[in-house]
Amino acid sequence: MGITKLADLIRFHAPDAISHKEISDFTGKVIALDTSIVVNQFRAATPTLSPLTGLFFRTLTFLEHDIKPVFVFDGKPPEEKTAALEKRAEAASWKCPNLTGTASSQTKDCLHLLKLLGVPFIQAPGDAEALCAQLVREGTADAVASEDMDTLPFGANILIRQLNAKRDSEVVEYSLPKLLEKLQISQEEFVDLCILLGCDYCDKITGLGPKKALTLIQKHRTIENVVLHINRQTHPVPHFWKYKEARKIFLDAPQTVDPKLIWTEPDEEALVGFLCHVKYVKVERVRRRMERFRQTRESKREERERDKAAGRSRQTRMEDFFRVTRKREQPVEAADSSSSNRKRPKST
DNA sequence: CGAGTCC
DNA sequence: TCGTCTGACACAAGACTCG
DNA sequence: TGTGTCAGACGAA
Repeated sequence: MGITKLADLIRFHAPDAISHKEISDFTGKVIALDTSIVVNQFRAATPTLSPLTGLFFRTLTFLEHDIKPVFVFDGKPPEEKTAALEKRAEAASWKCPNLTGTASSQTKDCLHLLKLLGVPFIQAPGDAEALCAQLVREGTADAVASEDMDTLPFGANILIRQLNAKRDSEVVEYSLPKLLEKLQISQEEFVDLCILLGCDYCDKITGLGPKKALTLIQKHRTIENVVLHINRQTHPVPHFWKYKEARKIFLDAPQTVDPKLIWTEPDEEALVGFLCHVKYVKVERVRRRMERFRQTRESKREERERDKAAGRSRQTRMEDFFRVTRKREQPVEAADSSSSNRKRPKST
């Protein structure tokens, strides 16, 4: 999967690259999402029901916060990844969908749903994570939301985890520039570090964990030099180690036409027709959620109008304010300016 | 809020 | 001997609604 | 299916 040990490494060696926020801090931002990750989350959480409803609810929550999501779909995974995929598919008798490039019915349903929601989606040539990162690099998106850490070696400046629709969700933001500065390594060296930590694209050197790998990279800067300085007897290099290919996958940007992303109003009637008629979701649920969606949006719009009328003298950006005040451990009780507030003290 | 339900 | 890596294991993973 | 914790093994001072 992703580089699991990377999260621990960052937490320990570069905690300044991590900041805790909440959903409302991302108002107005364009967020790229790996669709397969999201759908798999819903499938894992509720195996008996369709992940479409989860996608429906969560996307509406994003839109309520004026977050502009763009969903990226996996293309054909690179050759190097098939080994990891086969190993994973072997454990679970679940078919790997996109080895052939044919879109599964699940994927088509997701595409249809997103179209009805008025949310743009992109087909990645290869790994969705790679394209998500590329969107951030070229400025098309502001951040990528994923549970998978390997968007960072792909070059996404900002990674957001735990971005869900829970009311009191703690969102975790990883800053790649801060991380590189703290670790005192370049992006290329960071990619080598991630390869040493263990990624999907090639083997790793057994016996080298996070601590040693970081130290070695900081000292010798490249995998080639690291290999020269370690004990080859105790830490044998894998046979036919394809680390160069893995490095290339991380560093080479996927070729893509820079897409025009357009968000339109959700088509409620079509959504009811699709979710309720075809997917047998309770009509009441969809209607009620759409009602809440419109209501939330209206109040936000009114709030914005009021702020605009109040003048620009108080135009200090909310996110900047939070960024300064928010500390790591204790989430600061935000300034409740007015109206609807569901903030709750943790202990009563 | 917590337990139950969604499909 | 300590620090570090590995492997085995338990566990939870979404979002809404009603009481 | 991934993640956190805890047992133990092994290499590095």
